[in-house]
Amino acid sequence: MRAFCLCYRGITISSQSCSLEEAQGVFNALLARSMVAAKAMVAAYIHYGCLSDALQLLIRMQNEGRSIESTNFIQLLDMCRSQGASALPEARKVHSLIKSSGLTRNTVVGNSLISTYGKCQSLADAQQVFDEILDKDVVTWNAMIAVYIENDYWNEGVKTFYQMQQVAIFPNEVTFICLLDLNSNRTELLYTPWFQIVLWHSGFCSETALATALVNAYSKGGSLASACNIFDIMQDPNVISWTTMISSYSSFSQDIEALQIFKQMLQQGGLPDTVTFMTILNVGASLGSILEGKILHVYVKLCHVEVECSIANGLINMYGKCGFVDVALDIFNRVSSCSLETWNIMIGIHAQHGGAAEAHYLLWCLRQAGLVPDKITLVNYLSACSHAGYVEAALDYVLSSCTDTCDIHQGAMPTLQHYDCIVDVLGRAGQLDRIQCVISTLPFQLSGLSWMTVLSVCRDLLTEGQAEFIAKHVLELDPLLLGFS
DNA sequence: TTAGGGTTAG
Repeated sequence: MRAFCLCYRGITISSQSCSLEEAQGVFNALLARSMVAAKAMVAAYIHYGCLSDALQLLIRMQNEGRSIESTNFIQLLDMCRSQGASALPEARKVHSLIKSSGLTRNTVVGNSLISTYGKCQSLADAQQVFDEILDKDVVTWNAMIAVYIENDYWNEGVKTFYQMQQVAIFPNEVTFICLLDLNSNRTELLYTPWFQIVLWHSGFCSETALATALVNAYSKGGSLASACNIFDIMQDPNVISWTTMISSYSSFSQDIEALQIFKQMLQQGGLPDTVTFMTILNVGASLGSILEGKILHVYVKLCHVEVECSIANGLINMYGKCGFVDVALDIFNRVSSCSLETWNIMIGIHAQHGGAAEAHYLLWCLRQAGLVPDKITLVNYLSACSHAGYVEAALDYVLSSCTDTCDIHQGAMPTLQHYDCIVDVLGRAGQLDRIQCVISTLPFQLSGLSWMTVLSVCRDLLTEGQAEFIAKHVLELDPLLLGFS
């Protein structure tokens, strides 16, 4: 990330030595804000990820008749891209600024815009920018192919691939990587003879990035053997290739093999990064073996990887799954900045080990920390209640989620899955009447699975008529659950 | 300065 630097009365403030507030203070104190100061302030906003502030300042600069460099636009588009679909309004504002600056037909800026609109899931906007670029290069075409493939418009992606060749733009390694970003159900391309021939004869397959993308595509497409074949002939696997292979084995539930690949990577001098550790810690959690778990923890320490939130989450989850709740809690308590994910993992661990009181306390702490529970918090908490028979607590929580207007539950309105938990809680407590009451007030139709839950948890309490009534519902909604097809 | 390969709770 580019550093920023503001100079005021001989004092130099840079991103390494001051906070955003200090930089803002200096900037606001300047009587005549030079172009250099304004650019430094924009850089500061970008450095701290303040997209809307950076955008506002650029709009002001443009209104004052100052020219804005294309690099500023590209930096802002980068930020929009990383925020995904929620940043579409900001992306459009940046686009509007680009138009006012007369850079609409600039190939480099346009390429970045296409990609940004793709990440924001607005294909129409991406297509419009693509159409307006007069001098389309291979990056322009690759960006458009990626937009289609990422958004699951597979046919349009392949059609664009053909069109680029018709206008004599030749595909490069990135073109094939974009095409390989397949949905796991869309493996036709992988096994199409022409695609295989083009790949192997283009010479691109010797490129590590493309070979890695192939390993991933084969694995996601269901062929671990093909993924292994490609990996085995790779000349120079890098950290991403190793991690892809570990993840491939893990996705086929071959955790021992995944662990062996990790060891092989270390033996060959490969240096794991944060993503590798996140992947291998999940493998450790699946294995549920504390011995392997502790060894992995030692590797984390030996590799001096900063125990940031994502690694801590992996460690907490792994120790929890291995049954070492105290160790998980100890790591949880030492994480300096917990994300909601961290809280959810810890609440989930308590739920798995019958710690309903602990889950209840953590939920309280989570709110005290100013966080808003989401649907996963809700499921984990209800699961904890279910295991411990906390009927009233579970019902209170779900009912208050429905009626609460003070935003504390914002974003976590109960879904069918949560009602499944409630049915489970009441069923385990033998409270059939209350199940019927909950079902009658549901804002949506109960799924076959939910009815099946009722049937299984209340098996001993149901009259013959009630059981028949429920079975009829299951048969209508999901006959497979009853073994019919 | 632009496109692109690996991870993410239940």
